[in-house]
Amino acid sequence: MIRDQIQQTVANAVAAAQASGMLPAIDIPPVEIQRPNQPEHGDYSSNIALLAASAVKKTTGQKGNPRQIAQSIVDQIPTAGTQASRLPSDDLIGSVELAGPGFINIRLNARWLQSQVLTIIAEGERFGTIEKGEGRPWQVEYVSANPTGPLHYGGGRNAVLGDTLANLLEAAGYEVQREFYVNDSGTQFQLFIESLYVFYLQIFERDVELPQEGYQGAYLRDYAQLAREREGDRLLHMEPSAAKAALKEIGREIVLQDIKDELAGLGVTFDLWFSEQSLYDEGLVDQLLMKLTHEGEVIERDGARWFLASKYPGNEKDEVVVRSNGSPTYFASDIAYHYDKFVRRGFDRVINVWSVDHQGHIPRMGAVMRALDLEPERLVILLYNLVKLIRDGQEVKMSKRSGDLLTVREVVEEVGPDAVRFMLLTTSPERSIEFDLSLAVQRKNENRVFYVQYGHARICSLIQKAAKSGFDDPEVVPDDAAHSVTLLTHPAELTLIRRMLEMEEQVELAVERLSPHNLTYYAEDLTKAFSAFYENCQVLHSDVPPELARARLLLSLAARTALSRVLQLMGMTAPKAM
RNA sequence: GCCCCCUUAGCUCAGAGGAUAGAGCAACGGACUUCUAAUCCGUCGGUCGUAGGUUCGACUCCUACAGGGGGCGCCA
Repeated sequence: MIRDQIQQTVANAVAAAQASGMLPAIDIPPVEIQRPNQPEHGDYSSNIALLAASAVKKTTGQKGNPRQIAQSIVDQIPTAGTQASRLPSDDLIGSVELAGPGFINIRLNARWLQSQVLTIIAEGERFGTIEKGEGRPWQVEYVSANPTGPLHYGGGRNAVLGDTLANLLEAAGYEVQREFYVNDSGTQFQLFIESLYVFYLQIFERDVELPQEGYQGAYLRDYAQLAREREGDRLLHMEPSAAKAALKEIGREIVLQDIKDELAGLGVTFDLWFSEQSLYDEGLVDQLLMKLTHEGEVIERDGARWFLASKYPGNEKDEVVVRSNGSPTYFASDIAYHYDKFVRRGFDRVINVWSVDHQGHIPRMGAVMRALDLEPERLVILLYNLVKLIRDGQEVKMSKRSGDLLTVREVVEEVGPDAVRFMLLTTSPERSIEFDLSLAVQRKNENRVFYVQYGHARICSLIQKAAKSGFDDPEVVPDDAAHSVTLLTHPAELTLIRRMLEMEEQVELAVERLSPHNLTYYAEDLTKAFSAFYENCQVLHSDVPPELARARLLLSLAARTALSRVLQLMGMTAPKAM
């Protein structure tokens, strides 16, 4: 990564300054490289001289002069042209200057920037990927909504966050597995099956009552119909317990298919739908409870079995794993589930995407990790806040159509998948979202995703037009391209290249902070840089010399790559025309 | 009561120890016989909830308080 190279160069310069005696040979904090806010301050900057001055004061008692220190470091940084043996485009750093109280400002070499246009084109689909993960296996578990019906719109945020994060992790070089944990054992699922059974019987005009707290959404009628289409009246003639057992399989398939379709509408897919029930079926839950009992982590008290979470930091209470009536809690299977993830499947790290109402569960899972002898840092929780949908100034929770909770599907149908993804992604996860539906539908174009997509469509159109106006196939990079790109000297051209080259840093940032929303702002900035180029630098115009036009077409190709990649990372389409 | 998160422009939000706090929308003014105006340029707009503290330097870290949201079950 560019920033890493610069960091290394500055660090070397610090060492060289110390070796030459210009800088006292004391411990100096590690060099950090920032992106200055003001363009006048260069492409990158370092505050190392300010930090070094403090260090000097601390160790020697003498006040260090930050500007003097900065100068001694600046003197040791090689810039383009200092080494005669190299090509003008070889050197990353164009110039270095000392500024303000002691900042070291670094500007990239224009010749090098120009050469990067061809690098970006060559990288294509790989552009923006970094080596950070080194192929380590990471898992992202997200959505994992109860399989009892269509997804509530709030689940959309979970889906979008998890999916985008998984995309980013892949770009960062991790081997990513996307997983949906299916809670197909336990009370809620059981209630769902009982309810489905009732709706099924009602098709045959049997008069049966819904169980208490049973599900009664209109969708259950559809599910029951589907069950009937598949099974006919077979279940009608079975003992209720046998019928329900059969429905467990059938109902599971029906509801999961529904959820799958709904998520596919948002562009979200999973590698694995992991069954909670399977943990019981193969005896893993029992096995682990035994193991933990043996190790003194689980004890019996008041007729129930408890996990002694309070032994571990952050936990005040113990947790029931098996109720006094003998039935296990979800927490029991959660222990087994995470054991399976880390110990059996060997994920280096697991990221669970949870809504804030699960925050109380975080310390408990930390305790589980410790009890299982696993480093707690390997389980990371991405906690996100709730989504509030507003229509005409009022909060909407229910669907007008069905009377049920408003679903992801309905919101996607109303607003469109890309716009929904964008609006669920732009806000940082820990903040709640207030989203005005009426506004979104009324003024659809105000959604910034269309701005980015429009930029992409414009490039495609430009490239297509170039082919028709006598340029050789614009998709093919000509032999003399390396020379062509040196004609890209307009500030808008160089700014666009700079912006594109930020992509890797953006990927790293979003991964390190678990902040996929950063990407949406980068996408806008990138598009803005392209627009400025598009406005200021004509390509297919009689005034523009063919050689320059060719160079600008190359830049456009690179910009198309960058924009399409960023849209792809966000899980949105990159339209060729709008 | 205890714990966690949020509070930045009229609105919706970025910014996470650096230099003069940014964007979109809204409002106002300008640019279309276009390489796609779903665009671009400009103007207006801020004691970064309040009060202290740490630091050469704080929207950013610490403490207290206020307002908003969430969590504290043999629920999931």
